[in-house]
Amino acid sequence: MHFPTRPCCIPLGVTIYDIAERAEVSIATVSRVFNDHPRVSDTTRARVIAVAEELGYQPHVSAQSLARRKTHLISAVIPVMTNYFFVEVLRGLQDRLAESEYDLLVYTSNALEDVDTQLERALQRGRAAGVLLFSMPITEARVRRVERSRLPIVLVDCFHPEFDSVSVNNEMGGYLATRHFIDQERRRIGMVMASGGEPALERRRGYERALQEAGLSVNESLIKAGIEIEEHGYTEQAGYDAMHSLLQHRPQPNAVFATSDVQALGAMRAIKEAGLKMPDDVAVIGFDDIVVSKYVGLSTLRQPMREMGELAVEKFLNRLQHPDHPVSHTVFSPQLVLRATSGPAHTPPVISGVAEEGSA
Amino acid sequence: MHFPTRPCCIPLGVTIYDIAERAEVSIATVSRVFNDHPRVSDTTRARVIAVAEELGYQPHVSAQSLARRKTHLISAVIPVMTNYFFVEVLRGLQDRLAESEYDLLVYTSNALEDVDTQLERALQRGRAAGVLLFSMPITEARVRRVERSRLPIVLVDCFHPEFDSVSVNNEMGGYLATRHFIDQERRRIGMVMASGGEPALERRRGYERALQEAGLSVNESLIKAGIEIEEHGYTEQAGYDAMHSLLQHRPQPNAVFATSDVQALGAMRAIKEAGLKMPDDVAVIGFDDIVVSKYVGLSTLRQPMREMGELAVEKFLNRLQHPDHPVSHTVFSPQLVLRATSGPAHTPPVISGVAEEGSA
DNA sequence: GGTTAACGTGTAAGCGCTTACACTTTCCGG
DNA sequence: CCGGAAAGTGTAAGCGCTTACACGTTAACC
Repeated sequence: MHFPTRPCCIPLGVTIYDIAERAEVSIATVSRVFNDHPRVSDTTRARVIAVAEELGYQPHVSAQSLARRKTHLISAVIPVMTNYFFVEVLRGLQDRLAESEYDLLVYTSNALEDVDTQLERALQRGRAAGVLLFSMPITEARVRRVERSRLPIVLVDCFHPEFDSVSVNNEMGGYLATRHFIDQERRRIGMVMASGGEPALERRRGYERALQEAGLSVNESLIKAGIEIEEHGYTEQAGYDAMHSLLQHRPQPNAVFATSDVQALGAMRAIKEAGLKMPDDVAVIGFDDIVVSKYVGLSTLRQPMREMGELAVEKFLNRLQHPDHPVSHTVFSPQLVLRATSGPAHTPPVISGVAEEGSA
Repeated sequence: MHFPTRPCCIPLGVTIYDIAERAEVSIATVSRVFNDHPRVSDTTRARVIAVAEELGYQPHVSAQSLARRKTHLISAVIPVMTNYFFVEVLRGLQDRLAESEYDLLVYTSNALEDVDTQLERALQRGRAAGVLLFSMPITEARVRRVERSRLPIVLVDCFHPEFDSVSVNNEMGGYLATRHFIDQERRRIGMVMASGGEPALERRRGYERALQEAGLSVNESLIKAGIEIEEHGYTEQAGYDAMHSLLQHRPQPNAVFATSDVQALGAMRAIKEAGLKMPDDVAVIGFDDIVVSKYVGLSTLRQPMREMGELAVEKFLNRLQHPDHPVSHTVFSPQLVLRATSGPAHTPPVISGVAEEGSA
């Protein structure tokens, strides 16, 4: 038999050539052993494995990717990881991913305009086996870009008919929040809007539906967005600004639904500064159920973030298996979590009023 | 001239062969164009680029990795991404990474025992150009494993003399917190400890140094760790448990330093439940400055998380350039942030006492 | 005992790219 | 007008792995 000679010069890592030589077999056989190919005799297999262990062999993933024409990477494109939302979803992703053979590439951008740059990187040819897109307006340009890559795509917290998606029923969230206010006999219900994005608009539609259903008219001047544009208005400051201007309105609103908890936090600050009491003077409900919310007693709509992450991976893996299955959309229902800011029936915040007691 | 023939069968993506053919040059020339090789005539270069654009060519990253013997990936191994800490550091990483050509692979584990599994994946041969290890005890076994990979390593929030690292001065944090209590004339200072990990021990050493410096004795029964072991004791419940048992002590402590904000939050819950007032009856200082802390008025030690992330990448890139430079350790000083829970001199919490006012 | 089939293994041609080396032109200075 | 350097390009040998195909061997059957 002719022994394979290692082609390279510097042995930067053990290769199948090294193993082949030591085990006195061909590289094909070594490869077969590691690919669980059935046609390898038990003795050979054992010998190869022993040598591999001895030499501390590890397959070279790039070479494998190239030869097999597939990678074991999956990219997640996340615009503005401000939100606790993403961390939770990420945990869900990892939980499911850990069981699979896929590793996670994370592409975050702090400014919205970088999203497409990151998307571009995520879609590099030969890089990932699929892409998860988070909370991102799916423009036509992006659809085209993504389709050109021919990779499986899963949308999380956003929607497009052509792609698998998992999201939350935003309209329902807006409806539930507003409906709750109405049930409390509140009639002057305002809204702190984000400045952009489909989810915010959907939440607003739910808000409007609840009003109309109750025979209340939608008052445009009770719907305010902060000026902050950088992060689509999902910031504490934007919430503060919006609430501040909302409080100028007469008659003053006695309830306000914010498109996110972060904004709601800002709104709460504005309300406090105005010397008003929550929830008596004005009740607040946010969206997301970030960690802070529990501690400050903010009522909100909780999204099953972790589950969303797991399901996203699940859908991706399914898509790999069945490229031709019809596209599926899963919509989770948000859950209304009532705490201190939303009126009489509430659960007390875990930690409350430190300052009042402390500095009193 | 002999035209290169495309070796493959199904053209799943445009390759340099396609471009070479259309532009009537060899694949070597095409490659040179994309590698900014100087010895290509301007006309040829222009023609190749035009064709590439027309065909929508994108280099295949796996093939590049293999041929160049280097990847543009860097892994981050993060045990238990509970903490807001990681999110912030991650943003720092991304900020710096975005300017570089490196992409980020994230390996998280929810349970501590999975860390080594994740480490193993992060170190796969040919996968990443380097690894960032977060808040992880650097055992001898890990050192060996990591050295075997011959990859540049940067430690974040942990330490080992042999590797570049960026961390925070934990001892100093413990000292500053305790010293602050002492300056307030508090004498019965307890500590809510995490159940494991070097950082926690360092923070404790600072606590002890401050006590000794003030002529106070270290009382073991004033140092308590919750029983929770799963996440090294960095949980709200562990903090609650520890504080609960601390409050049984007589004389009752009138100040407590917690090894993390999450634990401090639990401690605050225990204090409230015991009907005690903060900071009058008992003052609290945590560690980390997570987002919640600002909102509940928790005094704490802030770590410059974002900066740590950026610096970690910086060190990694430097190490790539200069593999033989001496190892460098950067230790940031934590900053004492005084809020409501730590006594008279405090900044009021942003939002306070919703429940007290609302449900009163 | 001869024909098949199954089995075990090796050879070699890829995957898509980089790059050392060689070759041909062109351009100078002497 | 010639020799040599510089410029521009092509050829081919990798990177480390997979896998189709081919080639013995041995087992199995009538």
